[in-house]
Amino acid sequence: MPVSIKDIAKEAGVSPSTVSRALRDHPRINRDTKANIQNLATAMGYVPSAVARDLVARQTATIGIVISRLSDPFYDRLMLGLEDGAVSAGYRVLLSSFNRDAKREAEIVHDFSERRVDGIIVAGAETIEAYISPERKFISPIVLINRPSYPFSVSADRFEGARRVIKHMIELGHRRIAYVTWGSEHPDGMPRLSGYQATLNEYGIAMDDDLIVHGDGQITGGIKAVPRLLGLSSPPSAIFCFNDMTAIGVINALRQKGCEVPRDVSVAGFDDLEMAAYYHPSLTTVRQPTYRIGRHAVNMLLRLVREEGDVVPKILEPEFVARESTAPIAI
Amino acid sequence: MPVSIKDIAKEAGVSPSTVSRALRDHPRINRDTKANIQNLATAMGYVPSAVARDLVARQTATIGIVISRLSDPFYDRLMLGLEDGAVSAGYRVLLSSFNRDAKREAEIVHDFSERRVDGIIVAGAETIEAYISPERKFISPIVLINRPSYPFSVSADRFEGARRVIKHMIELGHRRIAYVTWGSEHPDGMPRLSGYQATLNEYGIAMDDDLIVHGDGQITGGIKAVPRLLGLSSPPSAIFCFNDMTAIGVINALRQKGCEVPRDVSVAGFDDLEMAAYYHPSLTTVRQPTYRIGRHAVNMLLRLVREEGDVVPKILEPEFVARESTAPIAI
DNA sequence: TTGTACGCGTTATCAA
DNA sequence: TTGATAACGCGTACAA
Repeated sequence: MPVSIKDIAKEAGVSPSTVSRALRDHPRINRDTKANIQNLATAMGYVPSAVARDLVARQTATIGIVISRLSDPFYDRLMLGLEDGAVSAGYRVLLSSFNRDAKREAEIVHDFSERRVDGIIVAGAETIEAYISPERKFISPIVLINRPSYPFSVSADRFEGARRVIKHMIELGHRRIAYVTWGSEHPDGMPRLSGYQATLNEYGIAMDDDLIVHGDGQITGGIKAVPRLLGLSSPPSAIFCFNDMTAIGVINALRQKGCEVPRDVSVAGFDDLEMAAYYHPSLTTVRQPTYRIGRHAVNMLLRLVREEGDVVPKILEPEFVARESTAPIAI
Repeated sequence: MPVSIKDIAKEAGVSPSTVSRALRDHPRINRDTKANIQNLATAMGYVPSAVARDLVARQTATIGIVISRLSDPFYDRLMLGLEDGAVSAGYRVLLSSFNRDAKREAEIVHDFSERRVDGIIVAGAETIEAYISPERKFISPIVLINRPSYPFSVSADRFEGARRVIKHMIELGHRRIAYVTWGSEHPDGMPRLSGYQATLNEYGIAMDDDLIVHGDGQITGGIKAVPRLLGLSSPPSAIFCFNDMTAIGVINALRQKGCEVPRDVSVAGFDDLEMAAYYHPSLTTVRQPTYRIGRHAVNMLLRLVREEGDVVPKILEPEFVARESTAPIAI
C-alpha cells in the first residue's frame, strides 16, 4: 500500500489536514512545518492519490480521447493539437483506440464515463447514432471529430477536398474518373463520395457506377480495386482514392499491370501522409488541418464542460496539394 | 452531478447497500428488488463511478501504457499485443504519448502513478536512468520495451537485426557500408550501431567513422545524410538506415543526385512499415516481433503486479526481410 | 497556525 | 433478504 497523507501525519506528529495543507501549498501554514512535511513526503515516496482527490473534488481535470486507429497519421497530428490544447488549459489527457470496432468504441466511451473524465472527444466514430440518441444521456459532454451532422463537432470539409481533386483532374482533361471508396455507408466515406459526384455533375460529366469501387482504406484495398477498373470496357484515365494508403496500393497494382503513373493513369489520394511527398511518384493529395481541428475540438469541449453558452459545429477548409501523381491526360 | 447509488436507493425505497448488491449481481438478494433496481438504474442513466469503486477496492484493474510517438508503426502493432493481453486478463488500458520529450514522459508516468494504475509499460523511454534510480521508488511496477539493460523489460534483438542486414550486404559484395544512425547516445540507436560495427569487424572490414552519419529517424534525416556520404572521397556502395523512414529519405536524396537504388547504391531500413513492401523499390528491412513483444510485456507486468516470483529480461528475435532495395555490388 | 469532523460514491462486514 | 456502519484517501469548513 502506498504511503498516504495519514502516514506522513503520524511521522511528522501533526494532523492529516496539516499535511494536506502543507502539500497543497496552503497560505496559512507555518514555514517550518511546511518544509518539514514536504521533505518527509519526498523521503517517504509519497504520491498523492488522484482517485481520492477526484472523488472529493467531483472532477478529474481530464479529458478522454477516443480514436479509431493509432497508426492513422491523421490521428497523430490531431493528437498534437488535442494535447497542446488540453495541457495549456490545465487538463490531462487519456487516450484509447478502438480499431474501427464499434463495440470497442462504445466500451471505451463507457469506461471513460465511469472514470468521470470531464469530457470526451471521439475521432473516427463508426456511427453517430449512439451519440445523438435522446434516451442515452452521457455523464460528460462529447465532441466528435469529422462528424459534421453531430451538433458538437469539428470537421474538415472533405466534400470540398474531394471537389478540388476532381476539379483538378477535369482541368487536366480527364473525363473517365474513378473513385476507390471505403465503406459507402461509413461516415468517413460519404463526404468524399458526395464531393466526387457533385463535381462531375457540376461539369456535366455522366456518372458511371462502374467507376466507383470499394477499397478498405489500406494498401490492399487499393490493390484489389485496380483489376476491376482496368477490366472495364472503358477504363478510367484518373483514379481518386479514399486516402494515400489506398493510392499507394493502386499505384503498385497499376505498375504491376504495366501502367505507369501518371503517364498512363493519374492517381490522387487524401491525407498527405508525411511520405506522400517522397513516394515515387509523389502523391497529389488533400491535407486536412488536423492540428487546428484538435485545438478547436478541445476549445469546444471545454466550453461545453464549463457550460459557456452556445456551441455550433465547426468546419475547417482542407488544403489541396498537387504533385507528380496526376498529369494531363494522354491523347 | 451524475446519478449515484443513493439516488437510486431513494427512488426505489431501499438502502444504498441493497442497490449496490443488486447492481453487482450479489447472490443473496430478492429477484424482484434486483430487477426493479436494475431497471431503475438504467432508466435514471446510472453510470457507476470508477473513482469511488477504485478507492475502496484499492486497485484499478488498469495498466498504463506510455509510448513515445503515436505515429510510429512500431507502437501501433505493439498496442495490439498489449491490449489483447491486458483485456484477456481482465485489465483495462490507459494510453498516453510523450513525443520523445523526456519531461513529458516523466509527467505521464507520474500521472499514472497518481491514478493508481496497477502497472505501467513504457515503450521508447528516452533514458532508463529514472527507472533504475534506487532512491526513486514507484507505486506500481514498470516494464520497459526495448530497453534490455533494465531488469523488467521485453525487447527485440536489434543488435542481431542489424547484424543480419550487414551480413546480407557483405554477402552481396559490399565493403563500403554506411550507417545513418539516430542519436548515438539514444538507447534506440545503440544496439543497431553495435551490430553494425561488430559485423564489419567479424568480416575483417575496416571501420571508417566517416561512414557513420547522423539522421533523426525521419525522412528529412535521411535526406540530409546523403550529401555527406556522396561527398566522401570513397563513397559507400550500401547504406544501412536506422529505420524505414530514414531509408525513404535516403533513397529520395540519392535519386535526386542521379543515383538509382539498388543499381548504384543498396539501401536497407528497419521496422518493415506496412508500406515498405510497396515502396519503389520495395525495402529490404528488419521486422521486430511487435505483437509478441506486447503480449510478453503484459504477462511480465502482471507477474510483477501479482508478485509471482522471478522475472528476467526477455529478448525476442527479429526477422530479416530481403527485398528490392539491396542488390549485388556493381563492378 | 493547527486540529476536528464531515463528505465524496462505493463496497464489505456485521447485525437485524 | 435487507439495513446500518465503517472505511478507502483526501480536501475543507469550522472550531480551537
